[in-house]
Amino acid sequence: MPVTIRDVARASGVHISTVSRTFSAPHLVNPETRVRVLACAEDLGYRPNRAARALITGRTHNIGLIIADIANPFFPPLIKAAESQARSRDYHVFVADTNEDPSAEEELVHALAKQVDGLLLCSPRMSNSLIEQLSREVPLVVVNRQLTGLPCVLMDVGQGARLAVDHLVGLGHRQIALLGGPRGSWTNREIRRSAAAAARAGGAELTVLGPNPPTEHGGIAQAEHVRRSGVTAALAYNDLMAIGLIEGLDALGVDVPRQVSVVGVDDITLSRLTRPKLTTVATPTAAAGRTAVDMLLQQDTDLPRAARGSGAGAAVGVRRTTAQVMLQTELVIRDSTGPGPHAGRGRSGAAPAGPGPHRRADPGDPVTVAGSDVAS
Amino acid sequence: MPVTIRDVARASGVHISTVSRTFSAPHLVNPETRVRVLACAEDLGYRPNRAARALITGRTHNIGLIIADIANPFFPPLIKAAESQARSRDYHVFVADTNEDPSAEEELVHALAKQVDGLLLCSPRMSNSLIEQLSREVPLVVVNRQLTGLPCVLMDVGQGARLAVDHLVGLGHRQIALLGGPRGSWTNREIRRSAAAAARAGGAELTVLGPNPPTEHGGIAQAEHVRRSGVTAALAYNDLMAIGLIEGLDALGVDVPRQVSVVGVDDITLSRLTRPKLTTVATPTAAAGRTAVDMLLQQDTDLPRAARGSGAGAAVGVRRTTAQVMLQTELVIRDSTGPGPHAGRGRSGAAPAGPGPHRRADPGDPVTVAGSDVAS
DNA sequence: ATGAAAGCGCTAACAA
DNA sequence: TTGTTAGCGCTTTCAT
Repeated sequence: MPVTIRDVARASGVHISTVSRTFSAPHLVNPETRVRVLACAEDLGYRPNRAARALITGRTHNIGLIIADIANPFFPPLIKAAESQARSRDYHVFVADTNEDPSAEEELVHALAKQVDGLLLCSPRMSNSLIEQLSREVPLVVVNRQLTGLPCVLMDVGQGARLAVDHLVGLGHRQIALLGGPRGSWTNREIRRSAAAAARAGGAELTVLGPNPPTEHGGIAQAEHVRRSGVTAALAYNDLMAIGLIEGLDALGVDVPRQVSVVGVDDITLSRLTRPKLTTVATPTAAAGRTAVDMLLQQDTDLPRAARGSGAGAAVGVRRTTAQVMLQTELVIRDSTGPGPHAGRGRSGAAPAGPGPHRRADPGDPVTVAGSDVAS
Repeated sequence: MPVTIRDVARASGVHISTVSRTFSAPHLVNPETRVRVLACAEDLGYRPNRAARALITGRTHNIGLIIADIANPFFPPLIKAAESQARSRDYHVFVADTNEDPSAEEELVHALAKQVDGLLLCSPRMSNSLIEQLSREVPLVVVNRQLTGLPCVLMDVGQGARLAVDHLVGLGHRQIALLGGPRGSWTNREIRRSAAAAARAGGAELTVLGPNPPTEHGGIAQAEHVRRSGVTAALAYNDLMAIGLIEGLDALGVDVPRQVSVVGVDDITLSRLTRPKLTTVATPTAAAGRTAVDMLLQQDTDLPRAARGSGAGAAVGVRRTTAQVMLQTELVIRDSTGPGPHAGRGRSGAAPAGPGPHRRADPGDPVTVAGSDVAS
């Protein structure tokens, strides 16, 4: 039988409430009593039952991570960081994989809601309105999506796309393709907008191809189009797609970077290992995981004790944290980009090969941003 | 305020126990009452509080996954499969990352023990005796480690290593290196034993290099040794190491597979994407995750209701499931292996290039094995 | 500083 | 078939 608070009380000759206090409010108990109780607890191997505790405090000390696809290499570092951060604050984390399915996502959120103090929605696929509705049931932090009035952790892929396009223009490319990601992705929209602006500013033409599935196959499938379109460079929605594109071009006999330069987004581990090594926009996924957990727990701490049980946020007059954090990205220049037809002219934006002087943005240096709405 | 069983009772004009029964023993309640209760529950958005339920039933309907390193690409497919399988049985899963640290592992197991009905230990790093002790506190299933009397899910990497060595011998290699994995890894020991036997049988000499960290760097670091040792082929503990080795050899001007053939183990997604594509022993990680969850929940179901609370297994006379499941592996031949100096002689064990007739072992076809002890 | 008592939301005998 | 009652392990007033 598992040892309960009562066993400890009996062993140390005090009332169970004293034992309880020893753990949840140590300063309220006589130091001598405390050590005695602690000793007995240690002895018996007592661990408070969190379910029982949750029942009365309304705090489970659990959080939930809703992930679009664990097998997508973008997510594991985020999960790892989030889990580690949560644990350091004595929280445990449920991980749930939605398989990129919006309705599975909704179901999961509901199933978990009662068991957690808050949820991290990572690259959610459901509609904004559903998310807003959910946020009334359970504290939420959204990663990679911007919603008015909700705490979000965003990666500045817009900035990244700008750096990427500048890099390509500097190398002498004037015809650039953009391989778009999934419809309705906030990240995708940001990339497109910034890439377009940067291309315009640099006197280059941007051809948007897509939307595409955010996978290797999405990239392979576009290789033929890329070749025919006559572009000399391409920016892909993510690394997986970029790697697929390189593969596809290779199969068509098109050399990367000699004939076409390719840039990805994410800097997944994989990107250092392919041949050629991928030039890419590094997104601070670990920092995002940590930050998101911090924001969630902050929210949790802020809530008045009265508003207990899940769905606490619904209580009248409760101040919500709605900070939106924008994490910086950086361009990592490797071997998949090279000189284009207009090389040597204009200002030398072309970085030298190798791990050149790429923009170094400290991932631990978030920029808080006033939240403004963006549809979907 | 969250809606409780009492709200539903009030709304449908029955006692709370009837509502309770409607959910946990529907057959005991009048169909008409049932639909009414269900309707009210639906209306109010009622969801049973699992913590409260757990408190009395002793079943949390949660399981825990203890993972050595989520960022290691070997694990995500396993996690994904396990989570999906668990959910289909209405279980939620805690994921905890130990960072390959045995003591973190122990701490985590204890922290989680009270909150789960069972734990999956994936490639555990702690000692056998500790695991055995733990298994008395909480139902356990161990993946990638064999212990007497404990349910284990094993991948037959021994068979895989044999296939790999046979393949190399068939290609005409007679001097083969084995890049060992971490000390104390069951997988490592199996690979070494089988590879040695297969080499002996094939008239080849096997040189063991290591132990090495199971990472890309582990492989890079051995490149120089491999070159100097004069072998013409190498089998690595895992794909990451194999990829690192290829990288390292490349840096030394040694061509793979022309001068040295390389084989990995695991068949992580990455391995299809490197150049050259990696020949490797595919381990059925998803099947392992599914199977392990099944075994755990089976155990859970078997336990008599009397033995409630966690640590149920400790009750006297409780029959434990101790089946050990061995999952088949297969050799996937890609581009990192080619003819060796003795090619053309002997029987043509050399498979043709391409996705040839490699051994097809159905991952859904486990072989149950009588458990026999293996230290560490 | 400690004890007594109530009760979190739910299930499980037992009665009716 | 339904209601009554007790209580899972814990925290938290309220007394003392």
